[in-house]
Amino acid sequence: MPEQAPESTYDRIYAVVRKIPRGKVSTYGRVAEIAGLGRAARQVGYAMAALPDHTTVPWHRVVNAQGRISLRRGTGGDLEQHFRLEAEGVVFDVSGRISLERFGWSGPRRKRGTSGGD
DNA sequence: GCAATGACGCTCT
DNA sequence: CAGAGCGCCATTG
Repeated sequence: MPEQAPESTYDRIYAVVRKIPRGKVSTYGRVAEIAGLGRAARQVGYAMAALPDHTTVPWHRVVNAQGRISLRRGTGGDLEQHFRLEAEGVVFDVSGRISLERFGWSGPRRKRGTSGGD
């Protein structure tokens, strides 16, 4: 299944987010790095905010480097993300944080390959 | 083309 | 481990 060539930076970010395996989460900075943006972690979040409600992109698998949801309150999006992640098997800390050591996805790692990983 | 904004990251305290 | 400050880069007006 040939992946559609990203026309803009946003599409590039979405492409990376779609690569995140279910039950795992990634950070904005990591996604930005994989997308080729480097340290433009802000643009990743900006792109997420531009996502429509009917999007197929698993934006809820993207959290900040602290393993916490950065969504602003009032939108209810943070609650939605939290609920979705738990449905995928992700466990939250008592402080509402995720153990990136266990659920953190570092992207296409060359190590341990061949088994397909996901 | 310039100025302002933003679902962030890293470092120091 | 938690909080505050500075830096980062792409999109929008």
